[in-house]
Amino acid sequence: MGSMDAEIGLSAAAQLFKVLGNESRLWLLRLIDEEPRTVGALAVATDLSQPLVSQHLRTLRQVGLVAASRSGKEVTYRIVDRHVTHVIADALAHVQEPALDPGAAD
Amino acid sequence: MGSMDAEIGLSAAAQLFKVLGNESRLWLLRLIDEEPRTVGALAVATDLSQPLVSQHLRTLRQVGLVAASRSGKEVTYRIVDRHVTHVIADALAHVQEPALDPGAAD
DNA sequence: GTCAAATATAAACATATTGCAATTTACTTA
DNA sequence: TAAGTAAATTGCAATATGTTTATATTTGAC
Repeated sequence: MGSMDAEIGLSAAAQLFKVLGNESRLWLLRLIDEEPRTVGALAVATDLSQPLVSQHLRTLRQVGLVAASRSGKEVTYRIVDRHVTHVIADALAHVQEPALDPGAAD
Repeated sequence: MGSMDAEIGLSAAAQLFKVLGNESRLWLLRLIDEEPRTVGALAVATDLSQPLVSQHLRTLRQVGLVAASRSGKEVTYRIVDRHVTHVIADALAHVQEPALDPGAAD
């Protein structure tokens, strides 16, 4: 016990998880994590509409997961915080574990 | 890069994050993480209604985060996977970092 | 200045999630 | 068996979220 004993921050953590709780946004994060990409490139890679990609990127920006830099007409997004990338990798590792029998008593 | 390069599992990870993206559920998880607790105890501790606690616990069960054991009339919940507790602790650490300037262009 | 390209925003709509109230199920005891 | 307690389920209204469509902004080229 004691590995998640923060009194405050639950609300902020929930907000972060809410942002991460969307497959499209995770996909975008993964692509940006591979290398910084433009909005257009992300729309092509994910086959999502440009406005939808923009919306998701704004959401990701608002919680400080990515940051944008403009170069001419294009805006390139990059990962701000490697820490969160680690959180996601951790979660991916979790969901890929073999399922344990649910509800089993010890 | 490459710290979150799973092709599959994005959907499952998103589902996990969606479940974690709720303050009440995080609260319940934290309490259960301290020690296994009954539904009633959780309802009292969180001041959430019994049905609401039951609902959230079901959600947490469905993604394999907690497991239930019945002892007579009471049902006690416990954490199944310490790994996820670590994910949450990681996220809490993240949101408690000082905020960096968001979306700043170069 | 006009035009085209890249991105952002806004409005509208459909769907999902949340929380509450009422009911039901599961279990124990008398 | 009936009564009492703990937990789970169901139905419903309110809210939040995801997606599309249309429009606006920004920038570079002319």
